Amino acid sequence: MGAFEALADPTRRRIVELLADGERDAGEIASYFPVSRPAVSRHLRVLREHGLVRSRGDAQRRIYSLDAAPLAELDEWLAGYRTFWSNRLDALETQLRRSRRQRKETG
Amino acid sequence: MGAFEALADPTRRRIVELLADGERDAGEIASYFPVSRPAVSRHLRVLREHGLVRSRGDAQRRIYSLDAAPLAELDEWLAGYRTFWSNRLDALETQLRRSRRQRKETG
DNA sequence: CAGTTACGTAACTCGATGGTTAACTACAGC
DNA sequence: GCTGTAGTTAACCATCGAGTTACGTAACTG
Repeated sequence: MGAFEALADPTRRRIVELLADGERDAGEIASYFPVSRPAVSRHLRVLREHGLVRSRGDAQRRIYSLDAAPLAELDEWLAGYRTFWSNRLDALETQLRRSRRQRKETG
Repeated sequence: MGAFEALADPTRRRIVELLADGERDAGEIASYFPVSRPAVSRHLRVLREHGLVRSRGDAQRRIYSLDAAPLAELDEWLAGYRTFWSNRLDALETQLRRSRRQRKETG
């Protein structure tokens, strides 16, 4: 559940939002933020270490793309709390989620 | 989206999980953790300040209960990323979630 | 090969955070 | 009105995290 830690920082959250739109090289990412490049570089490292982001090198550029797996895990955690703000429709959602998971386990 | 910050700490996450099962007084909460009472008290304060928890005083006891509103907000944020790990069932879920939201807005 | 471009790492500063113990507040019971 | 119990606040300390500047490294470009 380390995604929580990674996403606690607003800059990192915005990087994730940015990459949701499509992959970007480090320079472009940095250009969106008022902090220095090294700072962004470290944020990217944290995101990478938490599995939220992957980098593929192209010449001297580093192209970053989103890896949503940890977000899915987070979603699973949250699923346990949906009953707290749910109505009938949400109950159905839960049902669907459960069946999906089961199907995954079954093969 | 301050819930991320509050939930970055594992102890606070476990407190939330604990309260999902039902309300508890501060003493009982503290008994579940290896840290001192004041430490737990501060965690509870952080959770309170982030709206994740509410305290109702009963005599000299303070009874804490979960407030899942910030979790719902978090869920909304995550919803924007479900497409990244979704399949047909998830698409249906999203559809359901959308209709629920719309219904809430409409009346 | 020299220079420029694109990134990352290193070393450092500094405020935030989480932990502790000690002191304070509020209530119940004798 | 003391005494014990439940909990929070205060003061303090150590560590962590995010920011900065300076430097290192890899690749393209003339």
